[in-house]
Amino acid sequence: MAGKKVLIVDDDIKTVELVKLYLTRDGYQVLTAYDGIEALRLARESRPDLIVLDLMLPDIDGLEVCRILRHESDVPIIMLTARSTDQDKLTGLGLGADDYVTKPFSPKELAARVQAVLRRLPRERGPEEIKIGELSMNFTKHEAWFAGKLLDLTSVEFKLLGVLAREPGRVCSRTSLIEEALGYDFEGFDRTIDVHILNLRRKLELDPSHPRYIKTVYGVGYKFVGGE
Amino acid sequence: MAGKKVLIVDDDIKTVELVKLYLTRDGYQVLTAYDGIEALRLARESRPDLIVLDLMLPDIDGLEVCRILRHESDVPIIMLTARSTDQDKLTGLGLGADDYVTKPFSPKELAARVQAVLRRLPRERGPEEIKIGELSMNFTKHEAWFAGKLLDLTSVEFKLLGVLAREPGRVCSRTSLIEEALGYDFEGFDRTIDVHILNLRRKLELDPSHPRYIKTVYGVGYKFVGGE
DNA sequence: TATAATTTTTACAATTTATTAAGAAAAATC
DNA sequence: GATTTTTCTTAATAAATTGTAAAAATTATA
Repeated sequence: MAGKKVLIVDDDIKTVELVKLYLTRDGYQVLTAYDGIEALRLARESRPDLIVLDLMLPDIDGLEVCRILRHESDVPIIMLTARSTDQDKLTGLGLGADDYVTKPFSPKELAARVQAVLRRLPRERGPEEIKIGELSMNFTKHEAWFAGKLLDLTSVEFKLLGVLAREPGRVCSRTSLIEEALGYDFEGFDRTIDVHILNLRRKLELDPSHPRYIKTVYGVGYKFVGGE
Repeated sequence: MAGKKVLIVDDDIKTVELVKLYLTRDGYQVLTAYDGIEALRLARESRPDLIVLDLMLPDIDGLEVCRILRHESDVPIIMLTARSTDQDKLTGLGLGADDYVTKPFSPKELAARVQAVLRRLPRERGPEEIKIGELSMNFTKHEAWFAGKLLDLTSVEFKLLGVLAREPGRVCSRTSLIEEALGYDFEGFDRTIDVHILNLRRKLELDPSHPRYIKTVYGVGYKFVGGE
C-alpha cells in the first residue's frame, strides 16, 4: 500500500517540521497547514487519511475545524492540546477526535499514535469499497455508483444504503437501521427511515413503486438485494 | 416477558442513578454496585442478564472484574471507558466485552445499546439457517425455500413455520405456538393458529387437505415433519 | 442574517395482514 | 349410528403496516 496521507495542522513551524520528519521517515506522505482555513482547504482537496490538529490556531479555532471536518467525513483526527486538563473539556464536548496528545509531546510518541489510529481503521469500518450487482460504493470517497451513474445522495441516504448494501439480502429492522445509520443517540421516530428509503428508491430504482433493489419485508424491515 | 435483570457497576452514584432511571423506565430490573467486590458478589448471586461495567473502580479494576466474570459465565458486558483511546487498549486485550461506551455518554444511548446487545443474543444462540428435507429457512434474510422455490410468506407465517421447523417432529400446542410466534402478549383465540396453519399448508403442501409436512396431532397441536 | 439544502415530522391514502365468526367436515366417543 | 369434540375452510371485518406528499424543523452555506 502506498504511504498514507497525513495532514499536520499547527501554527508553530518547528512543531510541524519535527512531526513531518518523523512521519515521513515512517513512510507517510505529509501535508502541512499553519492555520484553520488552509487546513480545511487541504482536507477537502487532498482527502488525507488522518489529520493531526492543534487546538490553538491563529484564525479558526482547532475545535471549530474539528467540528466542521466531522460533518464532512469520517477522517480520523488526533488533537494536540496544551494541557491535560484541556483534554477532559474536549472529550466532554463530544467532538469525536480519535485521540488526544498533550503538548509537549515526543514526536516518536505521536508517530506511534498515528500508526495506531490508522491501523485500527479497517477493522472498525469494514471494507472501503463494495460491489453488489450494479451498485458500487466507495466509503473513503463517499461515492455510490449505480448502473454506471454517480448517485447524488445525502449523507443519511449514503449511510443507510451502506448499511443495507454491506449485507445484501439481510433484512434490517427500522430500529437497527436507525442504530447503524443514524446512531444510538437518535431520538426520532421509526418512520423517518421510511422517508429516507422512499428518497433512496427514487434515486436508484427505475420504477420506485415497484422496487427491484430495496425491498420491503412487511412487518420486519428493509433489505437490499442484488436485483436478481 | 418479565423485565430482564441488568447490573450497573460504577463508583459514581450520580451515574448509577441516572442509568438506573432510564433502564427502569425501559422495563428492566436494575441491580447496582459501587465497587468490584460487590459487583462480583451480585453477579454470582443474582445472575443478571447483562452487566454495565465501569473501567475505573475503587477496589478491583473493572478490567479484572471483567476478566473474572468472563471465566465464570457468558453474561454480556458493556464497558464504560473514559476516553475512546482506552477502547482500543481494551479491545486489544481481547476481554470480550460486548460493547464499549465512552464517557460521557447520554443515558438514552446507553439504554439503546443495552437493548441492542440483549436483542441480538437469542439470534446468536439459534442457527440463522436450518434445513429439514426440502425446506430451508434463512432467518437473517427472512426467506423460506421449499422444493427449490421461494415461499411468499407473511411475517406471522414465517415465524410460525420457524418455530415448527426448528424442532422437527416435536408437537407444538396452539398455546406454545402463540407464545413463540405471536408473542406472550397476544390476547386472541387459539383458532387464529388454525387459520395460519391452513394458509401455510396452502403455500407449501402439494395437497393441502392431506398434508405431508405440517401434521395435525388431534387434540394436541401441530408438528412439522421432514416429509418421510 | 438570509438562503438553500437536508432531515424529520405529520397526515392521510393505499395496501397487506390478522382475526373473528360460523358452518362444514372429520375424528373420537359412547 | 348418533353425539360430541375438534379441526378445516371460507369470507367478512378489523387492525396494522407501509407509501407518499407536503409542511415543519433543523442544519449548512453564502
